[in-house]
Amino acid sequence: MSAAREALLDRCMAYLQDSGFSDLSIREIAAGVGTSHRMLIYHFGTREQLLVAIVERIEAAQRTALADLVSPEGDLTEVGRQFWRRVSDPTLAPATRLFFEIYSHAIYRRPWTDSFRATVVDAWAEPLAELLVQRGFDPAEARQRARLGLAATRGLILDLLVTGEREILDAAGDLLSELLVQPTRATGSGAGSTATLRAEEQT
Amino acid sequence: MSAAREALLDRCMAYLQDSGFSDLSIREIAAGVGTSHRMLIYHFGTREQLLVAIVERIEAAQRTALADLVSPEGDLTEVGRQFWRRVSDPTLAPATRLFFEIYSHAIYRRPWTDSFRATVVDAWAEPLAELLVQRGFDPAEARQRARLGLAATRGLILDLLVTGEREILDAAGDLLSELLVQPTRATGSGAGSTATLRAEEQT
DNA sequence: TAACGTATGTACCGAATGGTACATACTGCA
DNA sequence: TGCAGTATGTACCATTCGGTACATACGTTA
Repeated sequence: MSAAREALLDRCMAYLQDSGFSDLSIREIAAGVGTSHRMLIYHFGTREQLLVAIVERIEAAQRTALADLVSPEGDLTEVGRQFWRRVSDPTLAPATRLFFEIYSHAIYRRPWTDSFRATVVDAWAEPLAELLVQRGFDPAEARQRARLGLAATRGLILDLLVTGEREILDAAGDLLSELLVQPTRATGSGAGSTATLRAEEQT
Repeated sequence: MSAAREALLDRCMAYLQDSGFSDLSIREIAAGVGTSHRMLIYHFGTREQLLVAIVERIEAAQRTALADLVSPEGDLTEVGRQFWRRVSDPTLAPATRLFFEIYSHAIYRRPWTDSFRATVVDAWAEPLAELLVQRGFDPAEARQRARLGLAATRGLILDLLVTGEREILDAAGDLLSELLVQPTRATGSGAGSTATLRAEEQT
């Protein structure tokens, strides 16, 4: 709403990306962004409502990040590689830390994470699945692969955040991009394998 | 050390697995496990040292869980499927929530997560990589695939914890097991592709 | 019995918490 | 000019925080 509120929220985001929010009181946050806890209460009402505002920001940021990434051109493996490079960019790390901190509260189903939980998987998996369908995958298998690709990417980022071992994780990210578009061995699931064969024919 | 302390820690673990610990004071934890905050301080010294004890427990639990899982028999894809079934078992979910809550603090490098950070990836990735080497993978590529498999599994569990969509995630887990042992297309990396071919010959 | 280490309860401490009351600026609009 | 809405500072509130002091049980062991 208010421009002052938005500016204040901007500063809070920047500050919290360095320190997290779980252990910080509104007074500490206020001090960190150069205002008084009185102002945070004034603009957001409650500590929890401040968290809600932050969650909405992160959610919106994720959505625009996703919109940027949907570039359906080029080889599918190369699209995957670019996807990894973009989401693992070091400049995104602070925001990503915040993302996973919120995630850790979402798995306990804290009420202020409701909107986060509603979109954290679907908002990414569905466009990804649609991209795979456009490239010839069977819809059911496309959903599986999108879900796996998303989960794997997030797991790799989690690894990167804690170990910082960029080199092997870049290699693992590239490997993921290659494996994810490969057909499975024809072990039963006929629909799946014909779908991946269709995918192979294209490209 | 003390048996009373261990029993108290047991009760704390059980209680925290339902509620998390980030938002709880030692007084609330004490009330939750039927003692006084005075006793928690007595046995653990400090709130932070209580967290350290919890982290050590989770770490030890992970280690024994891993030891249980190293069953180098059978088809590699099938080993992967069993791996997923075991780590995604619903009865493990509370402990896994706690694991990811600690993880979210570890990415901010909180001091009491030191031992967690030191082992959270390597303790799993290295045995996994060794298993792949035994099955004929080139050591360098085995490390990549182990790292990817671990990250993907954790990403899938994170998805499962927040969406609860067991069916598609089981499918995605099986898909991961199949893709992870497939050779990559021969696109440059000669060492890698020969290694995976060696792996294919075996089984 | 006496002494001692482990365990536990009661009561307290100063500091910090989230939130509120109230006064007061500054702004544009009537 | 005066009034209304937004914004901000100061001061305060009851509550809770992590941690401590001190007394006191309960075995064991000497």
